[in-house]
Amino acid sequence: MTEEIFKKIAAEYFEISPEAIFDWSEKIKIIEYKKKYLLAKEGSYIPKFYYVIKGAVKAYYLLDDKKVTDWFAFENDFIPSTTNLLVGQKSNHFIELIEDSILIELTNNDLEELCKKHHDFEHLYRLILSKTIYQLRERIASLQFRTVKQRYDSLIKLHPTIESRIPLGDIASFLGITQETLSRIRASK
Amino acid sequence: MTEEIFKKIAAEYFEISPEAIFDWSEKIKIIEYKKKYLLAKEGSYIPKFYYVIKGAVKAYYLLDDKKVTDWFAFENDFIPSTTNLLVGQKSNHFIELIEDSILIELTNNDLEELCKKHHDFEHLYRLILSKTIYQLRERIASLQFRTVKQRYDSLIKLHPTIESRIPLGDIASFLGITQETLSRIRASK
DNA sequence: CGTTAGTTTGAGAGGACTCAAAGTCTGTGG
DNA sequence: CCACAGACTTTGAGTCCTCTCAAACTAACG
Repeated sequence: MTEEIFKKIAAEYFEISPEAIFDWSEKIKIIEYKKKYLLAKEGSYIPKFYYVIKGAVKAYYLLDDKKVTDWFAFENDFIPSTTNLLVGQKSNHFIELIEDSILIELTNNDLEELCKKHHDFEHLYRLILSKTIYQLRERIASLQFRTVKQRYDSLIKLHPTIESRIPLGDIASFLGITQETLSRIRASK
Repeated sequence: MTEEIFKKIAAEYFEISPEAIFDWSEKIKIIEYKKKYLLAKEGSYIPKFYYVIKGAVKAYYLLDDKKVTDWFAFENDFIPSTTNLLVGQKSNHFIELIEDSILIELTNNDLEELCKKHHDFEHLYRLILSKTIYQLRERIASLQFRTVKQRYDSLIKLHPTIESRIPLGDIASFLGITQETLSRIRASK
């Protein structure tokens, strides 16, 4: 099973050496949890890095007791660490499964060690971060000056299955609006 | 002069080997331009990576004939490439000097080569990207659910000199609001 | 000292928010 | 397999904030 995943990652980003793959395989854990399981909680924290094999995941944090959803991940997506590791800060994020899911888990320590040991692994990771940056920029563009309708449409275009898989409240939060507003947008189509 | 800059970067991120520094020095160009100079234009494009030694810079793109400001850079900031190089896309960004500035310029090709040749250089670059991700996330959090006033205050806190250095219209655009609104926010303090 | 770029102020319209209540769906235990 | 409880979604009414368009004011620069 991991065979296939490494191939997918290689095809999308970059093909790393067999040695790096070997060491990587040693470090990862394949984990499987049910819907609503919390992969990570605010505060208590050993930073980890995830890759979604199957399922759907959201990351959120609390702002004035409201959950603000920050990131979705589906099949073949990474869930980047939510902390600024440079300043050794704790994460304020929760990571919750929205569907029963299978994931690859790698601790940040192991990730750093793999980067240190294998130049090509660090290269791969750098490419993954570049893609993340691109996605975040798109998201900023969307929040900065698009209408709510435009934001919603482009989210659907990017993740066509999102409407049926993710609760409306979470989607609304992700788009930076209330769920009532999103419900009305949907109705007005 | 470059001596000092390498030291600064090493102190903030990671210290790379003398060999990597040597090769890096070979590739960079120190450039100096006056206010309003366009470092990059939409469309026509050889991707480059900049570091600000002195001055102030903004990046923006056009949306319905309006300039949307996306990124500011001041002393010791990087200006990350605005394209998704993974998909070989062209940039839609303009990069313009707001003050007379001195910058370090490195082409993306050279950057990639340096990464390939020196593992420690790629590591450094990866750390720079991690920091960028952190900044972008902060920005998303700000746009997603903070009030305009909160967004403005935290921007001032992050860049105390911004009020005097950057035109109000550009700051407003960066915050995702109109300049009239920002002017009123300022007045209401 | 005139021209242009940048900022402020005003009035009115429209969109998203809040609070409240009523539907609808889904999963679990009887 | 049904019924109930809890989670999720829709609808309504009123308020507030930000937008647009317009015009006046101020600062910066040659």
